[in-house]
Amino acid sequence: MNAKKLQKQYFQNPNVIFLAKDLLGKVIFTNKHGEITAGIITETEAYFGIEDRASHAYGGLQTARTAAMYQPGGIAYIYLCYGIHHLLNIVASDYDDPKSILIRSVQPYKGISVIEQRRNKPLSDPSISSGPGSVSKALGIDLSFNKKSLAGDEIWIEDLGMKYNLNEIVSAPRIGVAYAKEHALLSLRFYVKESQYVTHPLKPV
DNA sequence: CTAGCGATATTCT
DNA sequence: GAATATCGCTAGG
Repeated sequence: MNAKKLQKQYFQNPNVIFLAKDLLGKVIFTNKHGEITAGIITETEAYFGIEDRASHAYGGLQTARTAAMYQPGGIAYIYLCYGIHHLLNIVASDYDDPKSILIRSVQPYKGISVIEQRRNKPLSDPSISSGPGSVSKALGIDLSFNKKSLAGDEIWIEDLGMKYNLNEIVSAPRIGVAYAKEHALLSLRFYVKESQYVTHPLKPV
């Protein structure tokens, strides 16, 4: 178990499907006001950019909100959803290629008591960090993390040597993107089969 | 267990 | 005005 922080080059891969799968088992750390919390990634979704009807950057749309996705990979894109929930995305690929990966669920790994306080739930309740809004709240992520480097000292990702076998990873359609028409059915969501920390378990495709 | 609904920023019509 | 990459609470079977 040789812990190492993932560097920019890792994220600048344009293959978001590979990244979405490879990120399962990696660990996200945050350091907020000196409180360090971390979670093992158990569920992700890939968003493949300007051709993806479900992406905020569909058609090359650029706004103040989506600007982060047009930066080179390796930074965080934090999006305020429904005006309430912060969603954590990992920007992939290169400059002007707005691909990203949404972190949907994690398994608490470090700073458990801090996470329990932030969520006001016991660790025994899997919903403590299942679902993109919950992940952000558990890890203390808010808009101040937007565009932050993922190789910095406020938010970063480590490879602790944990790896899931392909037969432990399930792919399924993305959630909450029915408006995306033909792209709504693509199996771009990936999660760990036996993990309790996933959003409403759907049937594998 | 499932269904309904409120909260509410950004973006588009 | 309407929709959205959601959550958590409430009511009911």
